[in-house]
Amino acid sequence: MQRTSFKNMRRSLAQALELIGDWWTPLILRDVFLGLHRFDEVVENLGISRNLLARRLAMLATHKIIARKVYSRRPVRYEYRLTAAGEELVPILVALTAWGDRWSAPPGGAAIEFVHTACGHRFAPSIVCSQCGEEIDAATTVGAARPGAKSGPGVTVIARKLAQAT
Amino acid sequence: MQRTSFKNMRRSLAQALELIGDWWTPLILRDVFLGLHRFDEVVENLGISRNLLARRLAMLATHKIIARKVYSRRPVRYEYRLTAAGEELVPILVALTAWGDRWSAPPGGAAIEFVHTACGHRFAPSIVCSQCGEEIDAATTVGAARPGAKSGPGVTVIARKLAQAT
DNA sequence: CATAGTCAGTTCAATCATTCAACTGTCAGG
DNA sequence: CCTGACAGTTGAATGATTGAACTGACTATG
Repeated sequence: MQRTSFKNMRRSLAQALELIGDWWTPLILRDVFLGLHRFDEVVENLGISRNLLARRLAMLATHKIIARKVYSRRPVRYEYRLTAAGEELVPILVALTAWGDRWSAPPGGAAIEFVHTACGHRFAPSIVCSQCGEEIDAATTVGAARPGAKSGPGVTVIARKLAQAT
Repeated sequence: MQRTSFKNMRRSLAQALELIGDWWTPLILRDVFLGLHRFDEVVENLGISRNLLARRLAMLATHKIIARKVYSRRPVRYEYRLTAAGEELVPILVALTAWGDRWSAPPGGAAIEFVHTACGHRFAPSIVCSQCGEEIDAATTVGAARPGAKSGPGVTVIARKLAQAT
């Protein structure tokens, strides 16, 4: 990767995007979550080229977002499952899917619905504040530079902006 | 774009990823949300190349995720703001940021925190079921092919899988 | 035993996207 | 007149992605 590395920028969004910030990775994770655990199943379902899938799976495995397990010796065959980190990504993918539905639904609507088995209902995901439980949105949310954070290349511009606003 | 088009696959996640499924777009949206409304501010903050930013902004504008507004004639100058669709993406970006923090926090922790001004607290985003209000996770969530949906190229494999499970 | 098929990849050429740096054009202020 | 801000555009070099063919270890069928 020749892309600008964000390793020293101490920005969590960029960190997340280094792992799942491309076209295929979220789709792969969704497929694994939905029950497609084998290489060829994912290839067939997504139409991704095999070399790219191999690379993505290797990358996701080294970052422990998915786990690679032997399900057969003779011949050696692997299957893929979500780890804890991968599973915590699922609600986000669900939310993204809902957003895609809402703002660019294809004719006929979504192909997949999500069911919350805990309560038995089909549901829409909503993202709430852990403190008060209310939905968060752009109007009631403010980003702020963390007090302790050293200002890297990127933090400066935002910090300056926020200083002006004060 | 020579990428496999998902236009006919009636999948909402793929739809969403066509719009924000790349490296820079989420970062651009975050910057616009955080108060960086001008071209050069974003360039400086992200280190993105100018031609790419121009293309991304044009694309986001045509899909009405951001709006391009004239803030000065003579010379003509534009600024960028989130539309309703863009603002509904913000909670998802916040959730992604939190995930990045949790699973691959850079040394020193996050550079940015989010504050919910409605209740005044710093918060962690949590994604809950719209029906019962409980947090959703991979264990209690099931994806299902929508009854009415025509099976496109991709739906088949998952549908087959789910049929086996029944 | 031979043949076909499954599975999880690897290899490679062609094509596409991204980076980096330099450039354009309009205007304001000194 | 000169400098600088601003919002881009242009183009060569580099990198990533696609698509198709191939490998290698096995299993199931006739």
